[in-house]
Amino acid sequence: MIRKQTIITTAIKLFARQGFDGTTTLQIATEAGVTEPLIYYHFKGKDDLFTHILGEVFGSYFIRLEALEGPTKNEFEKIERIFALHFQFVEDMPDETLLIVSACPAKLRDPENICAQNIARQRKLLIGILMNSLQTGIRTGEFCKVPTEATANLLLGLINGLVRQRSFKMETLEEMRATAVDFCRRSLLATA
Amino acid sequence: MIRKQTIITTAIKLFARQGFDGTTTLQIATEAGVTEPLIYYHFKGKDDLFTHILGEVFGSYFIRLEALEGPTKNEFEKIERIFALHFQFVEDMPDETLLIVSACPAKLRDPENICAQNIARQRKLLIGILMNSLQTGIRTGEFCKVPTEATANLLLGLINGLVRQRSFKMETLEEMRATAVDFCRRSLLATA
Amino acid sequence: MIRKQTIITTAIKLFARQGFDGTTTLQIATEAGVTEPLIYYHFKGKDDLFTHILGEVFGSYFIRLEALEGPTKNEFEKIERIFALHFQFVEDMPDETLLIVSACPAKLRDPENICAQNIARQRKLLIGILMNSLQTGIRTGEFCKVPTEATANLLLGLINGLVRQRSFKMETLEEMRATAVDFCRRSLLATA
Amino acid sequence: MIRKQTIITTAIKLFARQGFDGTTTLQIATEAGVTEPLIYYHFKGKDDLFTHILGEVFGSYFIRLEALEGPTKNEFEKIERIFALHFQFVEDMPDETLLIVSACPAKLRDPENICAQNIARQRKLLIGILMNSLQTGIRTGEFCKVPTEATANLLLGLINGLVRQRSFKMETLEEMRATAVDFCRRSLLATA
DNA sequence: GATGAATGAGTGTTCATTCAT
DNA sequence: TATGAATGAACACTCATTCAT
Repeated sequence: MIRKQTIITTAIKLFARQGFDGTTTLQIATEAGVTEPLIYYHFKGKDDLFTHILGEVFGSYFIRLEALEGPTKNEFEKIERIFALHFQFVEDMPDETLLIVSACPAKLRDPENICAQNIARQRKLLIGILMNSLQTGIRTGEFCKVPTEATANLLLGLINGLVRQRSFKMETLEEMRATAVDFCRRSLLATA
Repeated sequence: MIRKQTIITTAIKLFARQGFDGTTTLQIATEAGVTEPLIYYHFKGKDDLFTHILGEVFGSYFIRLEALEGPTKNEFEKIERIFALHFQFVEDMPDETLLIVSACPAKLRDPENICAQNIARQRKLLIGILMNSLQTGIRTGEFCKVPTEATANLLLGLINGLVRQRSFKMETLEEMRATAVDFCRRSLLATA
Repeated sequence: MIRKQTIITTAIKLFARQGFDGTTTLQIATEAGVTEPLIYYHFKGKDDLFTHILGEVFGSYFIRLEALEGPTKNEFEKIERIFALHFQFVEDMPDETLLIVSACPAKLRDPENICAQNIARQRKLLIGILMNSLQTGIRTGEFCKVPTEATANLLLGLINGLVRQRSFKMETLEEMRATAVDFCRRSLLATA
Repeated sequence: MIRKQTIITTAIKLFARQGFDGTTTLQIATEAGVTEPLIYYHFKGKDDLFTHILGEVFGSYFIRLEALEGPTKNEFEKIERIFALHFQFVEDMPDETLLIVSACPAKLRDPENICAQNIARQRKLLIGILMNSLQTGIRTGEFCKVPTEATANLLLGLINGLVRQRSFKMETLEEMRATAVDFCRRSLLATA
């Protein structure tokens, strides 16, 4: 049972760095110190292994995302929290993050597939939270008047872009996070 | 000779949508309406085809980047131009863009390789321009005091994130561009 | 112990319908509601399971065959009894019958093997009985003059052919049996 | 192109002797003196190779069957011709015959499949011819009154049984054929 | 008796690539 | 230029079998 976890961990690392198609089951097995058939004992196949991993990763991601709810003293704090969450996620699990921000392999991209659904759900959830915050903030006068949908997309793009940079080579995360939050604050806040 | 171009065009589309490892030479040949050996007549192999494509794409990308130089009435206009350039690039060649913002296939990731070098060069160039602008702008009082390197990275991340969103599904580019530029303007400009 | 029998019964069904090579131990185990290693607890391996089954089936077959001996009012009745026996066998155990009339899997076809030996013994026994009957019948004037060996082979072929048809889809066995017996009677009997 | 035929010939031999599941593509390739991928260059896969072969074999079989039509001086001659045809087929192509009288591999047994369809067609055709002959013969008084359907099935079973025996080990075919025809003649003819 | 975990040896299949023409 | 035929190497996956428990 401990070896199943080793397979998963190894697969995450390899899928993240080489992509699904660039990773072979033999490579996963060898690097995990097991034999290939063991992968097939625990999973139906390479696709299933990938799907399982993406499910787990998105699972812990969504848990964090839901834990975000709760009262804040203003709307910007909500946005700040989303930044914090993603930077924390990259720091905690850099390889897993890459899987989340990467596209599914072509063969798993059909909308019926759970992988594609997870990715769609993530996007929808984030856009929902962001738009909600922006609308409320604009109404209360906390934010200056910005186009909500486009700005929500922009913030999402910014998060993805940063997270992606981060996954490749680890720099000083904290400075990056602070800079990004300040950047957005100056841009959004209506300084009377 | 026209068929060589067909091979290239087809390969760009497939590499962009399915990745390097997820695309087979047979698929490229079939979709291009030629036979596989013809690919090997025009290119040394699959790697060479990919390298050639990335070279071409980065070529036209760098041409645009160099065309950016020239006097501007202020520093923010330089930044604005960079946004415009990338949004235009996505619009003109959506598939090519994906190749630029995507990671190289694992096997071509070694720093000696021209693919990795192109990507590194792109990053260095953009960061260079951005940092230069930011420093000048801060010195002249056009921009408020921001950490230059982190902000340059942030802007690069934002551009990559947006461009990546754009490549997946085409929305109203113009609104997105305007929103992004305004967002950055508010954030950077020192409105005394 | 009851589970050993379940394994056997399931294996008979699957071997009969899919052949030895087309049946996996996992399939047998699953369909029998046990786990694979249990098969290996009760049998040395897949070959042994098959051999065991063929032994059992031929066992009960040979018992019936031996029970055939005994006085009859004429020679044709002996032949009639052989038909009856085989039709009864199909009716009682359709799957087992298929195993008997089918060829051994390639790997068990070597003449030293008990499977091949059983099949050879069956053939020899039946041919023996049939030739004996034919010779006696011809001598006594009950049968018309037919080449005994060829006719014995013919009758054996007929039986095998019918039994094989029967195993695939169950039709009205009784009519078939009667028709076959009448057919042979008309052909063999010397009607003065 | 000559090697494609070698593959086919080798595959026929091996499929006939070891069954579909008992034969590996590697074995076919090795025995045919080619490499495995060549099989996949000429055929979509193992299934396709088998299907192709069965199609070809049934093709030449059906051609002979259709060539059977034509005037005969009586109905029994028609039946005699069917016997002759099958004995000739075994003699000409013993391996191919085994494929025809054997059941499809389990995976190709679904009624939509062309293999299963060929086998069903063969059976239907033969039963059709035989029943037709029997009915006509009975009406004209050539044959004694036998149940037509059951007798047609019986004759089919006899043919299959003999052909099957023949494919395994070659004995004196001619004697067998003559014996079978005589056997049936005595049984069917109404000797007033 | 019974099983979960594990594997060596293969199985069908695909891939990038080559070569004679 | 272009291709039909061919292949070495690898790939995802399965199989019969084992072993510690």
